[in-house]
Amino acid sequence: MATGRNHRPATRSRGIPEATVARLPLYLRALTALSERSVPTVSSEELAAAAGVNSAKLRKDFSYLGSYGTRGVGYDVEYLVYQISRELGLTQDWPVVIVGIGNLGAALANYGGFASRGFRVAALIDADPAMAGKPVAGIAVQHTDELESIISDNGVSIGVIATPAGAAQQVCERLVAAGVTSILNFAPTVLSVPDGVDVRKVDLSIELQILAFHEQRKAGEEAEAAASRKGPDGDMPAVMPA
Amino acid sequence: MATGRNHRPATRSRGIPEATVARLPLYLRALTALSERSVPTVSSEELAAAAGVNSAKLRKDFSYLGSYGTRGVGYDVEYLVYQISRELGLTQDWPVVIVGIGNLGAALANYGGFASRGFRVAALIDADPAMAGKPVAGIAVQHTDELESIISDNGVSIGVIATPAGAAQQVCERLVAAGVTSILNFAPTVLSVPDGVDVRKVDLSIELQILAFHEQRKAGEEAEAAASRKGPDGDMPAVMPA
DNA sequence: GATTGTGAAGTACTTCACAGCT
DNA sequence: AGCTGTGAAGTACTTCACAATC
Repeated sequence: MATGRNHRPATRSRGIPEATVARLPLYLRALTALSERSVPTVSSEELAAAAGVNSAKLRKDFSYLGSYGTRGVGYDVEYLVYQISRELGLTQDWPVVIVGIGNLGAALANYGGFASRGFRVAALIDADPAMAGKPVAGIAVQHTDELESIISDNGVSIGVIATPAGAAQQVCERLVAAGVTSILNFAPTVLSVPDGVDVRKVDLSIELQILAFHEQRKAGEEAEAAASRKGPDGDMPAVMPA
Repeated sequence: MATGRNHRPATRSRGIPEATVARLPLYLRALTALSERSVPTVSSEELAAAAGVNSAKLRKDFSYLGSYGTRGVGYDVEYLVYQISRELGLTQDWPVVIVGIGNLGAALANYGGFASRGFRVAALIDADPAMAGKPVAGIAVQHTDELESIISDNGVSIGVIATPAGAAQQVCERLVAAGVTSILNFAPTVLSVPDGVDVRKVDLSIELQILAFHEQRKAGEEAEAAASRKGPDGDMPAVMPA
């Protein structure tokens, strides 16, 4: 996961489990692909395979949204696309600001899948005066001084932090003070935010460390397996040479 | 979570829960910061605050590693740094290849926190012949043709995919065939891999959609709260004007 | 007196398996 | 006959709360 949460664990969002919410975008992507191929209906089995989950989980997930399928048939692709989009709030437009236009910020600004799903890059913000005015992904970078006015003028509620770690908390506080209530943090820091503000984090280094853990374990298991091949307690009476 | 897993859920990794493994890097980062400030010991309460979790969870997490604390005192910072590093496999060197040197690939190559923790960028690989030989983050980009020889010559077991979605599955298959067994996928696609290969995914678009869901819900709750302010069942007998 | 380490209780999520609908 | 929707069972994770230890 590359993910940090910040939700009151008590009140579950309109009865939809967090784990289900996290999978809806996955289903939506798979459904969009089917829709583009003009596939009219899909079974839980097929859709689950496309999304990389098992079908019981998918059906349970959909059951939280309502009964949108037809027994014996499956799900109507277009209808599901609409229902999930609506549930995720993608039928409205979300202006987003990206703060910190280094390599990563530029990559995010250029990321296509951004615009496609209701998200619009309202502004790119950087602390370096030399960056101000420079176009990145067709948008002129603005200076951090403008942060507050950009947020309020554009009604921005989602901010992306792609600054160095040292600047992240301060940027976060300014975003929140200006009215941002959801933050996607790429800086390798724990952000502290007031109640009611959601933070999700994406952290390359953490993901690699988790992979390293499992990678190391694989090496260990191989060694173990090799060892147990020599002298296991198998279904044969093990007689050691005296 | 910008996170996808691929683990046999039955056999838990050396008894350490996956959720715990995912937090170890977080503790390690907090501990490293303390170490740099030459703080000798830290209590579960303090460390938990720095890592953004609660202290009971942290103690439980550490209990899976062993009894590394001292009652009445806390944890020795240096010792814990070492133990967690070892557990995560960071005491060894992990050569990593990054495939797809666009904006994002370049950002990853330049990411400092990379090298700091046992990870070494062994090669940058791109399919564009025009990129070949160009230096990015001080390393000459190599052509995809070289992928197999790079992997085997450097003993690479971790690969990072930062290609467009369309190329990801094919790149993934080549990486796996060449010997990579852990993949960090930034392309917005579900990768299918054989058993024994770990995939974690980082997906900007999914993270934003999850934020949008909660953002939308906040708007809904405000409306609800406003409505219930008008006529709730509070601790006062509500007498409506007739 | 302070703080860890951990059983036990509580909560969240997953999977099973089958009744119910088309 | 096929496929969904869902209670019930199973598993994983979190939190509590306190005995053990320094």
